[in-house]
Amino acid sequence: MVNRRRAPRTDTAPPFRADDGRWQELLEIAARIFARKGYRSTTLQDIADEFGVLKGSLYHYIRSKDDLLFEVVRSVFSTGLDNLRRLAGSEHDPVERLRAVIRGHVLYLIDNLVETTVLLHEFDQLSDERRAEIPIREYQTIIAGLIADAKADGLVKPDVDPQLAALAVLGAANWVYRWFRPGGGRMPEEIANQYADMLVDGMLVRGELRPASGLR
Amino acid sequence: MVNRRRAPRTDTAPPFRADDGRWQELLEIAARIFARKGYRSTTLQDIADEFGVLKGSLYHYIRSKDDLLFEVVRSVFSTGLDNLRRLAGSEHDPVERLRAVIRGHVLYLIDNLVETTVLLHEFDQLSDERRAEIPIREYQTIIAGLIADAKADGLVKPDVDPQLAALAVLGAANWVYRWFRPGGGRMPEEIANQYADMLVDGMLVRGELRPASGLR
Amino acid sequence: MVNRRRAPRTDTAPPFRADDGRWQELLEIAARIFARKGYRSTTLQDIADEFGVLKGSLYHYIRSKDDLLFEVVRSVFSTGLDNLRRLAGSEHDPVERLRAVIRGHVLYLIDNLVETTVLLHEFDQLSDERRAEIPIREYQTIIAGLIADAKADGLVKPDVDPQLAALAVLGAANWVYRWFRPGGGRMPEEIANQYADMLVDGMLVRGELRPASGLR
Amino acid sequence: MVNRRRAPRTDTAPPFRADDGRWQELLEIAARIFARKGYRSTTLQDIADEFGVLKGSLYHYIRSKDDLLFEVVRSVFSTGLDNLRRLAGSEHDPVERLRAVIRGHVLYLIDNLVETTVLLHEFDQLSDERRAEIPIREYQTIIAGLIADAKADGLVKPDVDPQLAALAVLGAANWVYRWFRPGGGRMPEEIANQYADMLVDGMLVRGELRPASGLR
DNA sequence: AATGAATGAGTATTCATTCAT
DNA sequence: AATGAATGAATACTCATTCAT
Repeated sequence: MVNRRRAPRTDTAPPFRADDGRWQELLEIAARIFARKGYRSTTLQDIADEFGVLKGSLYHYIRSKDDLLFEVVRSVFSTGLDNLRRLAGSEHDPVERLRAVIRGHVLYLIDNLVETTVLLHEFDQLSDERRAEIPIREYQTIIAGLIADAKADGLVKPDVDPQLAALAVLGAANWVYRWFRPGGGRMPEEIANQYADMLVDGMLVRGELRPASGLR
Repeated sequence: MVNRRRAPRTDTAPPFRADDGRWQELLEIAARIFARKGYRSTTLQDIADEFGVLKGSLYHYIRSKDDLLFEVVRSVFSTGLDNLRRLAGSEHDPVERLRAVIRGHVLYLIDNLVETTVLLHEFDQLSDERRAEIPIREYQTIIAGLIADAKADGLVKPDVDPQLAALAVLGAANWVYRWFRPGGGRMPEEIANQYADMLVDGMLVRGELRPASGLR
Repeated sequence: MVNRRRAPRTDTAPPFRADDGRWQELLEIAARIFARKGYRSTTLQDIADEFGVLKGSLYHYIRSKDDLLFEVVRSVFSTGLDNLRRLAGSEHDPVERLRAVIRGHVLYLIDNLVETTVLLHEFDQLSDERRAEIPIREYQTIIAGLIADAKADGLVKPDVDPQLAALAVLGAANWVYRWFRPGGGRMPEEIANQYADMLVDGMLVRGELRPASGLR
Repeated sequence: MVNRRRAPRTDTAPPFRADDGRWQELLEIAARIFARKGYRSTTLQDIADEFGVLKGSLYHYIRSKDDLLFEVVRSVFSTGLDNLRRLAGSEHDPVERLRAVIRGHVLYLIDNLVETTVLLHEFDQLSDERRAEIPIREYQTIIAGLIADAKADGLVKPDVDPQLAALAVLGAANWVYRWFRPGGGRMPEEIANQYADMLVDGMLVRGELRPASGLR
């Protein structure tokens, strides 16, 4: 799961954040309801009810509703980006790196389904200032970079545009939040592997096709 | 663009639809604002402003805000589905059919970017009853069917799960609404072709790889 | 009474202001309650109750609570300033002009007691932008100008600083809103005349004292 | 500055006033913010921030927000009234007494600008009970008494109403809180002297005009 | 003395919807 | 078809006050 950071991040924030456990709990509740109903359709009353306080009391933890969205989004984004960067630097073979990245991205998304749903579906609802704080294009940049590397090695079809291919990869992977439900009979590993194979194989030159074997 | 059908769609409708041109205009305005701000963040005031009437006057055209969303979604969905079905029945070769479907789906999405954005992003905001009226799973069913056909012909890798592959295809294609902007320098044909090639090639057995030639 | 202007004055104001009578009524009610309880202590509920609508309905007439304060203040200020300017240009003798101005200012204040109370007591509660729209220093400038004129004619004691004397005059006159109550037994004319005589005589050189006679 | 008295003033007080220095500090902070923003626009949070505690902790010093206002007002009022009474009993000549009182009142006001601002501007915000504890009319009574004395001696114009003249004097003097700012280039003595001369001379019969000499 | 969490009543504001004209 | 006034329920947010620790 997402290893969330310390809570306070704004200058004139509510005094302290002594009880970090409670803050984490609030974030989780907010994320869950945002994911289920959408940010705009979620009321602070919804959140307060589940948190077990009166709605006004939420302002001990937040300064605005937008705060909650931002914090959920920022947290899952930055951990996810760290994850992606780590994977993108792991393997030696660029194609394997790409596979690892896609697999890892899908697994992270499923592992943090609630938060990634909020990130992917409600990103536009952030205020302009806060949206600007989140370098959302990084995902695309990293993946396109890997594809370009593999292309430079002659492993990727020459007519593949790395940016476009990266968008296809991200689209396929990110879309998972729209249909995956835990307990729905589909194993995360299965999804991650099939997606990685299909998307990577789709851009490779034929001779470079790895035996699509069963070892995974 | 979507060739929208007749307007009335419910039995207990008010004395609507006298001026069908105005109704179409209203739908287009609503779709545009829904796409830009999100359904929940759009007020009837926003729509009325652009439509050039007072917000109360909108109720000569609709019975509820939900009406507008439903009508936009239903319209773009059903035309899109017709489109997909036509494409899925066109070619003789199942692999070519699949390619044609992906290409056609991407082109339709870009051609109707505003409306598909609303469909894809705001579908969950529909009331349960109205959501049930839209067989959203059909897209997946059709595409999975084509993949299964190709797999039956031995053209698709045996470890490919058609449903999962269909979800990957749909994800990649649908995601386009998140990043495509007209005038952004990317040609719809280019996107459609690259997506079709990459996604189809990714699931084929190696020998079946068609030369990624230039006839498109 | 204050001859208030047309209501709409902001770009994105509520649609129209067809029923101007109702708008005037709202302004009067708001002024009355602001005068009685203070701006900050007045709730829109208070105003709505007296206006006979639900509080949300007030937003057909205003865009914010601040709007109401501004409109009351702007209106009574600008009419009052017109009045002062007219008086300051009426008489030929600078000393008589000054007397007329003081008398007229006091009478205007009493005549528009509710609105001037709001102006004088709640001016600081306006937002910075709106406060800047009201040239509140004009009163002082005009009166100091008259005093300087009279001083130039040798009618005013040489050690009188016109700005300071103007502030004394304004203070005495403005303070009336703090104690005057209609029906309190004091006639507006009596107050206006006594104030004018006392304040003007206090700054004149002795020989210039007009017979403080009884014709007023 | 105001030499404030002992803190406890009500019988049913909480275990207050242990640290009288802190209490004085709190009063000064509260007065300053009340003067700047107005009582109603000041939050306990504002005060707590400047006092350096959490807002809940203020209740170790006060029983209610109203307490703070009352204490500031009561303190500056009673010291000011003592001051006025002393001045009103000092000189032998009633006219000189009046001059001394006006001068002294203006100087006291400027010397205690923050507190007098709160007294003069926020008096009405006190609860009815607490307002009743402050004999605010005393100022007027004392000054009107002095004027009546001088009038009885034939020094004041016969058509001067002592009460009305007292209100004019108080208005001019009290209004100083609305415009005086320390460092604004105006000396307190200058203001006090000019006000005293102007206001007193304005009510005297002509022959009684004292040479506006320099001994002050 | 002070904290920090919570209360509860309120406060301006929003907005889909209604309806008489 | 459209207006404009109003509704009513909700909505984010505020703030004086309480209280266990």
